[in-house]
Amino acid sequence: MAKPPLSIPDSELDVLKVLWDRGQATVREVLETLKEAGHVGNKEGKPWSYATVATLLDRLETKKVVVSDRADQAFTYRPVVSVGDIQQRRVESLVDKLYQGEPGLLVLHLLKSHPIDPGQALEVRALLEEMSAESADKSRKSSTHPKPGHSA
Amino acid sequence: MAKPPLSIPDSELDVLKVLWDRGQATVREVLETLKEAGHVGNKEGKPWSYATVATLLDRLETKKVVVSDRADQAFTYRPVVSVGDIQQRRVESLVDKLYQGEPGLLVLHLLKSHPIDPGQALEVRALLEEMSAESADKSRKSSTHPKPGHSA
DNA sequence: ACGATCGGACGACACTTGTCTTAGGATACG
DNA sequence: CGTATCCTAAGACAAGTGTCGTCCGATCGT
Repeated sequence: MAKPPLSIPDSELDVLKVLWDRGQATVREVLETLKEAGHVGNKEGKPWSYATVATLLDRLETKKVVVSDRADQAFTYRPVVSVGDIQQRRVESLVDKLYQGEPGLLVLHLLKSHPIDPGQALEVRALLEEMSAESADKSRKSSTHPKPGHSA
Repeated sequence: MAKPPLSIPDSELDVLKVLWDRGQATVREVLETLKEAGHVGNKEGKPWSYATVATLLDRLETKKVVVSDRADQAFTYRPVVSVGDIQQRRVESLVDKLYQGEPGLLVLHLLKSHPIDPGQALEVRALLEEMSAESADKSRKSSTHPKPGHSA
Protein backbone atom coordinates (compact mmCIF):
# COMPACT_ATOMS: atom_id res chain seq x y z
CA MET A 1 0.00 0.00 0.00
CA ALA A 2 2.82 2.38 0.78
CA LYS A 3 0.72 5.44 1.30
CA PRO A 4 2.60 8.30 -0.30
CA PRO A 5 2.99 11.06 2.24
CA LEU A 6 0.29 13.59 1.60
CA SER A 7 1.45 16.89 0.37
CA ILE A 8 1.66 19.81 2.72
CA PRO A 9 0.63 22.97 0.95
CA ASP A 10 2.19 26.29 1.75
CA SER A 11 -0.57 27.69 3.86
CA GLU A 12 -0.47 24.65 6.06
CA LEU A 13 3.26 24.92 6.18
CA ASP A 14 2.92 28.41 7.57
CA VAL A 15 0.99 27.26 10.57
CA LEU A 16 3.14 24.20 10.92
CA LYS A 17 6.14 26.46 11.22
CA VAL A 18 4.59 28.15 14.17
CA LEU A 19 4.14 24.82 15.84
CA TRP A 20 7.73 23.97 15.21
CA ASP A 21 8.74 27.29 16.64
CA ARG A 22 6.90 26.97 19.89
CA GLY A 23 6.55 23.25 20.15
CA GLN A 24 2.81 23.42 20.47
CA ALA A 25 -0.01 25.89 20.36
CA THR A 26 -3.72 26.43 20.28
CA VAL A 27 -5.52 27.84 17.31
CA ARG A 28 -5.55 31.27 18.81
CA GLU A 29 -1.91 31.19 19.70
CA VAL A 30 -1.01 30.25 16.19
CA LEU A 31 -3.19 33.01 14.90
CA GLU A 32 -1.63 35.60 17.14
CA THR A 33 1.86 34.46 16.34
CA LEU A 34 1.17 34.72 12.67
CA LYS A 35 -0.27 38.19 13.00
CA GLU A 36 2.48 39.51 15.17
CA ALA A 37 4.73 37.72 12.77
CA GLY A 38 7.61 37.53 15.15
CA HIS A 39 9.21 34.40 13.82
CA VAL A 40 11.48 33.01 11.17
CA GLY A 41 10.82 33.80 7.59
CA ASN A 42 7.25 34.89 7.86
CA LYS A 43 5.46 37.49 5.87
CA GLU A 44 3.85 40.07 8.04
CA GLY A 45 0.32 41.25 7.88
CA LYS A 46 -1.35 37.96 7.22
CA PRO A 47 -5.02 38.86 7.54
CA TRP A 48 -5.92 35.36 8.49
CA SER A 49 -9.06 34.66 10.38
CA TYR A 50 -9.41 32.33 13.30
CA ALA A 51 -11.39 29.93 11.17
CA THR A 52 -8.72 29.76 8.54
CA VAL A 53 -6.09 28.76 11.01
CA ALA A 54 -8.45 26.24 12.52
CA THR A 55 -9.08 24.72 9.14
CA LEU A 56 -5.42 24.47 8.35
CA LEU A 57 -4.70 22.85 11.67
CA ASP A 58 -7.56 20.51 11.04
CA ARG A 59 -6.29 19.49 7.66
CA LEU A 60 -2.84 18.99 9.06
CA GLU A 61 -4.31 16.68 11.61
CA THR A 62 -6.15 14.58 9.06
CA LYS A 63 -2.86 14.34 7.26
CA LYS A 64 -1.32 13.01 10.43
CA VAL A 65 1.17 15.80 10.55
CA VAL A 66 0.06 17.14 13.89
CA VAL A 67 -1.89 15.75 16.79
CA SER A 68 -4.34 17.58 18.98
CA ASP A 69 -4.42 17.32 22.68
CA ARG A 70 -7.22 18.46 24.91
CA ALA A 71 -5.65 20.68 27.46
CA ASP A 72 -7.27 23.46 29.37
CA GLN A 73 -10.44 24.04 27.43
CA ALA A 74 -8.94 24.63 24.03
CA PHE A 75 -7.22 22.07 21.88
CA THR A 76 -3.50 22.19 21.70
CA TYR A 77 -1.80 21.05 18.56
CA ARG A 78 1.63 19.62 18.34
CA PRO A 79 3.63 18.57 15.29
CA VAL A 80 4.51 14.93 14.88
CA VAL A 81 6.75 15.41 11.91
CA SER A 82 9.87 17.48 12.11
CA VAL A 83 10.99 20.22 9.87
CA GLY A 84 13.62 17.81 8.69
CA ASP A 85 10.98 15.37 7.54
CA ILE A 86 9.28 17.97 5.47
CA GLN A 87 12.55 19.22 4.07
CA GLN A 88 13.37 15.68 3.16
CA ARG A 89 10.14 15.23 1.28
CA ARG A 90 10.38 18.43 -0.61
CA VAL A 91 14.00 18.10 -1.51
CA GLU A 92 13.51 14.53 -2.59
CA SER A 93 10.64 15.54 -4.75
CA LEU A 94 12.53 18.42 -6.27
CA VAL A 95 15.56 16.31 -7.03
CA ASP A 96 13.46 13.58 -8.55
CA LYS A 97 11.47 15.90 -10.72
CA LEU A 98 14.06 18.36 -11.87
CA TYR A 99 17.48 16.91 -11.25
CA GLN A 100 17.21 13.37 -12.55
CA GLY A 101 17.22 12.15 -9.01
CA GLU A 102 20.78 13.32 -8.56
CA PRO A 103 21.18 15.57 -5.55
CA GLY A 104 24.63 16.49 -6.73
CA LEU A 105 23.14 18.38 -9.62
CA LEU A 106 21.03 20.42 -7.28
CA VAL A 107 24.07 21.22 -5.20
CA LEU A 108 25.94 22.39 -8.23
CA HIS A 109 23.01 24.47 -9.34
CA LEU A 110 22.75 26.07 -5.94
CA LEU A 111 26.39 26.93 -5.71
CA LYS A 112 26.43 28.37 -9.17
CA SER A 113 23.35 30.48 -9.09
CA HIS A 114 22.98 31.51 -5.51
CA PRO A 115 25.48 33.35 -3.40
CA ILE A 116 26.10 31.31 -0.32
CA ASP A 117 27.25 32.41 3.01
CA PRO A 118 31.06 32.18 3.37
CA GLY A 119 30.76 30.46 6.68
CA GLN A 120 28.51 27.85 5.21
CA ALA A 121 30.83 27.46 2.28
CA LEU A 122 33.51 26.58 4.76
CA GLU A 123 31.29 24.03 6.36
CA VAL A 124 30.52 22.55 3.01
CA ARG A 125 34.17 22.23 2.18
CA ALA A 126 34.92 20.55 5.42
CA LEU A 127 32.08 18.18 4.89
CA LEU A 128 33.25 17.32 1.43
CA GLU A 129 36.79 16.69 2.50
CA GLU A 130 35.55 14.39 5.15
CA MET A 131 33.41 12.53 2.70
CA SER A 132 35.99 12.17 0.02
CA ALA A 133 38.55 11.08 2.53
CA GLU A 134 36.09 8.52 3.71
CA SER A 135 35.30 7.12 0.31
CA ALA A 136 38.65 7.42 -1.39
CA ASP A 137 40.59 6.15 1.59
CA LYS A 138 38.20 3.82 3.24
CA SER A 139 41.00 2.00 4.97
CA ARG A 140 41.70 5.16 6.79
CA LYS A 141 41.18 5.94 10.38
CA SER A 142 37.52 6.69 10.88
CA SER A 143 37.60 9.87 12.83
CA THR A 144 34.05 10.83 13.32
CA HIS A 145 34.49 14.16 14.92
CA PRO A 146 31.16 15.66 15.96
CA LYS A 147 30.16 18.61 13.89
CA PRO A 148 28.72 21.81 15.29
CA GLY A 149 25.84 21.71 12.90
CA HIS A 150 23.30 23.21 15.23
CA SER A 151 22.88 26.88 14.62
CA ALA A 152 21.76 28.95 17.54
CA MET B 1 3.71 44.88 -12.30
CA ALA B 2 6.06 42.00 -11.58
CA LYS B 3 3.63 39.25 -12.29
CA PRO B 4 4.63 36.37 -10.08
CA PRO B 5 5.46 33.50 -12.38
CA LEU B 6 2.51 31.15 -12.45
CA SER B 7 3.09 27.85 -10.87
CA ILE B 8 3.77 24.86 -13.03
CA PRO B 9 2.14 21.82 -11.52
CA ASP B 10 3.73 18.43 -11.80
CA SER B 11 1.54 17.04 -14.53
CA GLU B 12 2.36 20.00 -16.70
CA LEU B 13 5.97 19.57 -15.84
CA ASP B 14 5.85 16.05 -17.19
CA VAL B 15 4.82 17.16 -20.63
CA LEU B 16 7.12 20.13 -20.49
CA LYS B 17 10.00 17.75 -19.92
CA VAL B 18 9.20 16.00 -23.14
CA LEU B 19 9.37 19.28 -24.96
CA TRP B 20 12.72 20.02 -23.41
CA ASP B 21 13.90 16.62 -24.44
CA ARG B 22 13.00 16.89 -28.07
CA GLY B 23 12.90 20.60 -28.52
CA GLN B 24 9.39 20.56 -29.80
CA ALA B 25 6.51 18.18 -30.37
CA THR B 26 2.88 17.80 -31.26
CA VAL B 27 0.30 16.58 -28.83
CA ARG B 28 0.51 13.09 -30.20
CA GLU B 29 4.25 13.00 -30.10
CA VAL B 30 4.25 14.04 -26.49
CA LEU B 31 1.67 11.42 -25.76
CA GLU B 32 3.65 8.67 -27.44
CA THR B 33 6.85 9.72 -25.79
CA LEU B 34 5.21 9.62 -22.41
CA LYS B 35 3.75 6.20 -23.03
CA GLU B 36 6.89 4.67 -24.38
CA ALA B 37 8.53 6.46 -21.51
CA GLY B 38 11.93 6.43 -23.05
CA HIS B 39 13.31 9.50 -21.42
CA VAL B 40 14.90 10.82 -18.27
CA GLY B 41 13.28 10.22 -14.99
CA ASN B 42 9.85 9.30 -16.18
CA LYS B 43 7.47 6.87 -14.66
CA GLU B 44 6.31 4.29 -17.14
CA GLY B 45 2.79 3.27 -17.82
CA LYS B 46 1.18 6.67 -17.73
CA PRO B 47 -2.33 5.90 -18.98
CA TRP B 48 -2.75 9.40 -20.23
CA SER B 49 -5.23 10.17 -22.91
CA TYR B 50 -4.74 12.43 -25.85
CA ALA B 51 -7.14 14.93 -24.35
CA THR B 52 -5.18 15.10 -21.14
CA VAL B 53 -1.96 15.92 -22.86
CA ALA B 54 -3.74 18.47 -25.01
CA THR B 55 -5.15 20.12 -21.92
CA LEU B 56 -1.80 20.26 -20.23
CA LEU B 57 -0.17 21.74 -23.29
CA ASP B 58 -2.98 24.22 -23.50
CA ARG B 59 -2.59 25.30 -19.93
CA LEU B 60 1.12 25.61 -20.41
CA GLU B 61 0.47 27.88 -23.30
CA THR B 62 -1.87 30.15 -21.39
CA LYS B 63 0.84 30.33 -18.78
CA LYS B 64 3.23 31.47 -21.48
CA VAL B 65 5.52 28.58 -20.84
CA VAL B 66 5.26 27.17 -24.33
CA VAL B 67 4.21 28.50 -27.70
CA SER B 68 2.36 26.69 -30.41
CA ASP B 69 3.29 26.82 -34.01
CA ARG B 70 1.12 25.72 -36.87
CA ALA B 71 3.22 23.37 -38.91
CA ASP B 72 2.02 20.59 -41.14
CA GLN B 73 -1.55 20.16 -40.02
CA ALA B 74 -1.00 19.60 -36.35
CA PHE B 75 0.17 22.19 -33.89
CA THR B 76 3.70 21.96 -32.70
CA TYR B 77 4.55 23.15 -29.24
CA ARG B 78 7.86 24.48 -28.16
CA PRO B 79 9.02 25.56 -24.71
CA VAL B 80 9.91 29.18 -24.16
CA VAL B 81 11.24 28.73 -20.68
CA SER B 82 14.23 26.57 -20.00
CA VAL B 83 14.59 23.84 -17.50
CA GLY B 84 16.93 26.19 -15.70
CA ASP B 85 14.19 28.75 -15.31
CA ILE B 86 11.91 26.26 -13.71
CA GLN B 87 14.65 24.90 -11.52
CA GLN B 88 15.38 28.42 -10.43
CA ARG B 89 11.79 29.03 -9.44
CA ARG B 90 11.41 25.84 -7.54
CA VAL B 91 14.70 26.02 -5.75
CA GLU B 92 14.11 29.62 -4.80
CA SER B 93 10.73 28.72 -3.43
CA LEU B 94 12.07 25.78 -1.50
CA VAL B 95 14.90 27.77 0.00
CA ASP B 96 12.59 30.59 0.97
CA LYS B 97 10.04 28.37 2.57
CA LEU B 98 12.15 25.79 4.32
CA TYR B 99 15.67 27.10 4.58
CA GLN B 100 15.23 30.65 5.80
CA GLY B 101 16.18 31.87 2.38
CA GLU B 102 19.68 30.56 2.82
CA PRO B 103 20.73 28.30 -0.02
CA GLY B 104 23.74 27.26 1.99
CA LEU B 105 21.52 25.44 4.42
CA LEU B 106 19.99 23.46 1.60
CA VAL B 107 23.40 22.55 0.33
CA LEU B 108 24.43 21.33 3.72
CA HIS B 109 21.26 19.37 4.08
CA LEU B 110 21.77 17.76 0.71
CA LEU B 111 25.32 16.76 1.37
CA LYS B 112 24.48 15.35 4.75
CA SER B 113 21.42 13.37 3.93
CA HIS B 114 21.87 12.33 0.35
CA PRO B 115 24.72 10.36 -1.10
CA ILE B 116 26.15 12.37 -3.92
CA ASP B 117 28.11 11.19 -6.85
CA PRO B 118 31.89 11.32 -6.26
CA GLY B 119 32.45 13.02 -9.55
CA GLN B 120 30.01 15.71 -8.69
CA ALA B 121 31.56 16.06 -5.28
CA LEU B 122 34.79 16.83 -7.05
CA GLU B 123 33.07 19.42 -9.15
CA VAL B 124 31.60 20.99 -6.11
CA ARG B 125 34.95 21.21 -4.44
CA ALA B 126 36.48 22.78 -7.47
CA LEU B 127 33.67 25.24 -7.62
CA LEU B 128 34.06 26.17 -4.01
CA GLU B 129 37.77 26.67 -4.31
CA GLU B 130 37.17 28.89 -7.24
CA MET B 131 34.66 30.93 -5.37
CA SER B 132 36.69 31.37 -2.26
CA ALA B 133 39.70 32.24 -4.33
CA GLU B 134 37.61 34.81 -6.08
CA SER B 135 36.26 36.46 -2.98
CA ALA B 136 39.15 36.15 -0.60
CA ASP B 137 41.44 36.47 -3.56
CA LYS B 138 44.84 34.91 -3.28
CA SER B 139 46.02 35.21 -6.85
CA ARG B 140 47.07 31.66 -6.55
CA LYS B 141 46.33 28.84 -8.88
CA SER B 142 47.86 25.83 -7.20
CA SER B 143 45.40 23.03 -6.59
CA THR B 144 47.14 21.97 -3.43
CA HIS B 145 44.08 20.95 -1.52
CA PRO B 146 44.14 23.80 0.97
CA LYS B 147 43.31 22.40 4.30
CA PRO B 148 40.53 24.37 5.93
CA GLY B 149 41.66 24.65 9.47
CA HIS B 150 38.37 24.86 11.25
CA SER B 151 39.24 27.66 13.51
CA ALA B 152 36.95 30.52 12.86
C1' DA C 1 -17.63 10.63 -52.84
C1' DC C 2 -17.58 8.05 -48.35
C1' DG C 3 -16.31 6.45 -44.29
C1' DA C 4 -12.34 6.03 -41.14
C1' DT C 5 -8.91 8.99 -38.81
C1' DC C 6 -6.66 12.75 -36.88
C1' DG C 7 -6.35 16.92 -34.53
C1' DG C 8 -8.48 20.55 -31.84
C1' DA C 9 -11.95 23.20 -29.16
C1' DC C 10 -15.17 22.87 -25.18
C1' DG C 11 -16.60 21.53 -21.31
C1' DA C 12 -17.10 18.32 -17.49
C1' DC C 13 -15.93 16.64 -12.89
C1' DA C 14 -13.77 15.29 -8.74
C1' DC C 15 -10.22 16.73 -5.53
C1' DT C 16 -7.05 20.10 -3.38
C1' DT C 17 -5.96 24.59 -1.65
C1' DG C 18 -6.91 29.10 0.33
C1' DT C 19 -10.15 31.66 3.12
C1' DC C 20 -14.32 32.39 5.44
C1' DT C 21 -19.18 32.62 7.72
C1' DT C 22 -22.09 30.88 10.93
C1' DA C 23 -24.53 27.96 14.09
C1' DG C 24 -24.05 25.77 18.56
C1' DG C 25 -21.97 24.31 22.95
C1' DA C 26 -19.02 25.86 27.03
C1' DT C 27 -17.36 29.32 30.10
C1' DA C 28 -16.80 33.32 32.52
C1' DC C 29 -18.58 37.63 34.82
C1' DG C 30 -21.48 41.08 36.65
C1' DC D 1 -29.47 34.42 35.45
C1' DG D 2 -28.23 36.80 31.16
C1' DT D 3 -24.94 38.06 28.18
C1' DA D 4 -20.44 38.54 26.37
C1' DT D 5 -16.61 35.29 25.12
C1' DC D 6 -14.23 31.60 23.37
C1' DC D 7 -14.06 27.35 21.09
C1' DT D 8 -15.22 23.75 17.80
C1' DA D 9 -17.86 21.77 14.03
C1' DA D 10 -19.76 22.09 9.59
C1' DG D 11 -20.26 24.09 5.45
C1' DA D 12 -19.46 27.23 1.69
C1' DC D 13 -16.92 28.84 -2.27
C1' DA D 14 -13.73 30.30 -5.82
C1' DA D 15 -9.29 28.78 -7.98
C1' DG D 16 -6.16 25.55 -9.40
C1' DT D 17 -4.99 20.71 -10.63
C1' DG D 18 -5.52 16.02 -12.65
C1' DT D 19 -7.96 13.44 -16.18
C1' DC D 20 -11.08 12.83 -19.40
C1' DG D 21 -15.33 12.51 -23.06
C1' DT D 22 -17.12 14.48 -27.15
C1' DC D 23 -18.52 16.91 -31.01
C1' DC D 24 -16.72 18.82 -35.28
C1' DG D 25 -14.26 20.14 -39.10
C1' DA D 26 -10.10 18.83 -41.92
C1' DT D 27 -7.63 14.72 -44.17
C1' DC D 28 -6.57 10.32 -46.10
C1' DG D 29 -7.20 6.01 -48.43
C1' DT D 30 -9.81 3.40 -51.74
